[in-house]
Amino acid sequence: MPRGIENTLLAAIVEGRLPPGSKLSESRLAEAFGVSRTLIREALTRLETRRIVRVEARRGWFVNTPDAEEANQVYAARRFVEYGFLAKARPFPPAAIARLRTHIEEERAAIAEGDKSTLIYLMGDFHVRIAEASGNRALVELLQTLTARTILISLCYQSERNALASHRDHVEIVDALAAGDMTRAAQLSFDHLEDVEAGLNTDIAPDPLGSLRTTLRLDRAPGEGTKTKRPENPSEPSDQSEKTHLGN
Amino acid sequence: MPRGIENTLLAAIVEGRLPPGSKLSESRLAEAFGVSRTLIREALTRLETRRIVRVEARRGWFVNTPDAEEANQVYAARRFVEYGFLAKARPFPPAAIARLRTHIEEERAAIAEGDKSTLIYLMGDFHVRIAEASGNRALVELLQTLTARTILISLCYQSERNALASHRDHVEIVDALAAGDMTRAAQLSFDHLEDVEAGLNTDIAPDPLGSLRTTLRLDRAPGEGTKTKRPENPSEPSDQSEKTHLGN
DNA sequence: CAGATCAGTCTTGTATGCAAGAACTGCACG
DNA sequence: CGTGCAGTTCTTGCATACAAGACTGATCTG
Repeated sequence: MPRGIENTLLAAIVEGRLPPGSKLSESRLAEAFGVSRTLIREALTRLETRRIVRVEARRGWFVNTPDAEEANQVYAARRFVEYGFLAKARPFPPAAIARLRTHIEEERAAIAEGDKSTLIYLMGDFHVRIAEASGNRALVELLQTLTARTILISLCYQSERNALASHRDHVEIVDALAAGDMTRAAQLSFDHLEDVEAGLNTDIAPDPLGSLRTTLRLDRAPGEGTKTKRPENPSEPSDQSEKTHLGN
Repeated sequence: MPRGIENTLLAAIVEGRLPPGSKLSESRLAEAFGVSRTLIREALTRLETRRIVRVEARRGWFVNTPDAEEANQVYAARRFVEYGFLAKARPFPPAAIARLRTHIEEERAAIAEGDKSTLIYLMGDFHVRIAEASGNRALVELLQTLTARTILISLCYQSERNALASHRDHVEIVDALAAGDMTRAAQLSFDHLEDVEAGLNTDIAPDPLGSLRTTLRLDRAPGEGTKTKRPENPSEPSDQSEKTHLGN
């Protein structure tokens, strides 16, 4: 079950239900999952080694809020990994291409519906699916973590690039893969990630003055009681523009 | 302190003092480190998410013994990452080159002395140091884990390639980097890793029939008592040839 | 009213207790 | 001599207890 907790938390994070900066109270989570703090702690520890969450000594666990430097480095790492993979991998078999086309179709559908939560997940997962085509588990795990961190970044620095543009890039990449032109696919993927990163508002300053919001308790609705079952959400979901802006 | 335990264990593993398959008893480690099982468990959990160790339910923790498939995938992942990084990174500044040359010198010295333990560490660490030149922490962490896993592989499938050959490859790579020829450095690095992998004896069958050695208790010296303070070493260090054969 | 102080409450850090399962040991039996 | 079986011991899994730091809020003081 501890692995299940890790995955459940990760899913909530990458789908934006637990935004960057959210406090993750061990005891509340323990209550929510119906287990003791021990298992929660194990799951959080795992997520910490993947840099998805962060712990401040005796203060609490938080969904990681990558700073500008970390954002840079994670994007750079992703570019390197995906470029190297595509440039050096053998051409994808038709079955893999078919799976990617299915994914592209899912993206299209999600965009049409404007289902933001699904979109965030799908746009990030595209790159993981590409890795899955290789059948290389080590690579998939690598990209899963890297992609999750990327989503965190997108969530922090509201991307100016909308999902449609990313979707079009994805289509182009799959076309190149289908044509067996790995070199082109690699370069497209590299450029795509550069464009996405360039679209970030890195001057947004993630949670200015440390965790000011938490300090000011913007996490709790004004009249709400002190006992909330769900972990607190320091960043207001309401201030997100209706158009689905996100990376990947 | 839990982070210290993780690093201490990792160091012991990558330096070969805790060979693949070694059993890592929580209580013994707790005793050795002078802490409770809790902290040991946390360190082991961290190492497990990095695929350095593995846990079998209610049987115990073990230093991971990668099978042939995992070996393939980890090497492939490393090739992708390092190729992508070098092919797309900007040329290294002179200071970084200097540090790499220092490392090369350390390698040379270790080969001259035949200090096997140091050699294992250095030959693997070369690739980590290259990543360090980028100043990209995410990339460094990635390669640290990947390299550690590679060392495990080398330890399982006794490499036929000796350290000297790897050392020469490293020199060549640094020369290319010094010349600012990143494309060449990338390709050299890729080929180097392919050569190293090709030198593995993947037909050695890692610990045939599951953990036969453990079952047969080849880990304990015949007359030795049952209370050994150190974790058991299932693989005999004595059957290693005197010439330092290893990967990277 | 502004500021300091101190008790109360929350958080994680770490140790410990207990239970369940796996494996080993020795014995009895065919 | 091999084989099955039970008792014992060792292992991890998970819950819980307790300690100590950090924050909150009220009260007291100038």
